[in-house]
Amino acid sequence: MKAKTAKTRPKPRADSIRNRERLLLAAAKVFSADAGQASLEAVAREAGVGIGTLYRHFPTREALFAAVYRHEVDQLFALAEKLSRNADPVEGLRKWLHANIRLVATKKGMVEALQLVAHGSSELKTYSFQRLTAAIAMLLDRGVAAGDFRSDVSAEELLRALVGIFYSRGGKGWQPGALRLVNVFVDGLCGGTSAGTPRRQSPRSTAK
Amino acid sequence: MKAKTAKTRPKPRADSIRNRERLLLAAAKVFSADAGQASLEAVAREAGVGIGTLYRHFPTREALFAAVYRHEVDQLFALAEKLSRNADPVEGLRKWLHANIRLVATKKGMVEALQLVAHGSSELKTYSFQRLTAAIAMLLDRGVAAGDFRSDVSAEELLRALVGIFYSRGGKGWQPGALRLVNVFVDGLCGGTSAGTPRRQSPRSTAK
DNA sequence: AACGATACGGAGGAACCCTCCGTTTGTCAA
DNA sequence: TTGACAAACGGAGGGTTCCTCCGTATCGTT
Repeated sequence: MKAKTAKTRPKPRADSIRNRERLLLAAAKVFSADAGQASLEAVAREAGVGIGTLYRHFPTREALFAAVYRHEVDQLFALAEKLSRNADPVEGLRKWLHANIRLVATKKGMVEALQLVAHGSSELKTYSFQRLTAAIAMLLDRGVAAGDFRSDVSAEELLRALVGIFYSRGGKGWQPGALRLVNVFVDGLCGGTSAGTPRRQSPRSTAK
Repeated sequence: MKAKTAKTRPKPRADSIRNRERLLLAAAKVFSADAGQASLEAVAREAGVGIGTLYRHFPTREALFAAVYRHEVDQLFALAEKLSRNADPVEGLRKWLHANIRLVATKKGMVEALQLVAHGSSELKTYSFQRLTAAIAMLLDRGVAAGDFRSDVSAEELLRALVGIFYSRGGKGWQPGALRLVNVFVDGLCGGTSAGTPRRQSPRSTAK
């Protein structure tokens, strides 16, 4: 079926839809070049529409971001859904985290999408956060139920950690490092206590 | 002794020094109110100097940030130094990480300082990154040498994870969550393998 | 006191933000 | 088809911030 923006609203006009899509395309392009700081007038120019048109469709900068990046978030959610059916809990979580890193490494917009989870205000933030939290919970809860994971780390917290891990994706070698960090984290989830209070260090057993 | 900006340069003039300090004071104040986004003209106004004076002392926004936040970074470094002498490796690292969280929670500017580690360009980034990496290495290496920590996680990587953990410090309950995340991470460092390749999950022993 | 050297201040051009409103265009009923 | 109106368009324009440039004021020295 065709892409439709029509909700229950009176009526969407044809040129309106066309321009909206042009704007989204242009925004994706301009943002990926100069992430997040690009001028909205540049987006309008790129799209070949007036600045007024841009503001009518997306009243705030945030709104434009939201429209551009919502799709990426949904993609991650879908992956979690799939993994939660197939892989075993520990490997499922690990794979999803790894996939995140790979996506960030290749897809331009993904980083912005995830950073907005933390900084974007209101709408997109809420949406992404809930969506991704749900995705992680899907993977996490099974493991907790099965006794594979400690139970005192929430999906929200894990999400924060993840965002952080590639928050500062540096040059060349960031990817292996990020993968390793995720592994460390998953190990921590598996090996730790399940009590709420910080405990003293107990002698490790799986150490080399 | 008095604060001195004089290096090997020809001669620093008295009013120059005075204005520089006024600017730093004003910047700290204005930035803590509206972190990082505040207008530089507001800073100049607050300091009671012309905008030209601000730009002469700090040619770029970055330069001003650097001057304001360098101090915070040094503070963290000093703490690591102290902890690396007193506490045992595992607890030393844990304490430093916890201290970070506490500082971020109370001191306004600390978050900006740490975020700049990831995003600030060139000068401050390099300085902070090296400084904090060194701080962590101080705490980490002892533990690795003693066999307390796995050896395949570098100080740089740990720093990234840390920055990430309170990158998105949310409302009310972020602090307990952050502390828990750090604990999970430290547990991962203790319990994990020391080989480079991701291994299959081994049966945990300290689990509840 | 006088005189360079140095630093100061702020005017000004450019970029951007966002609003407002006159003009154009799509849609639908006749 | 045609006419008419709501909806959407475009961009001028007022306000803000950025950063540069240069005439003026101040410092420090002789």
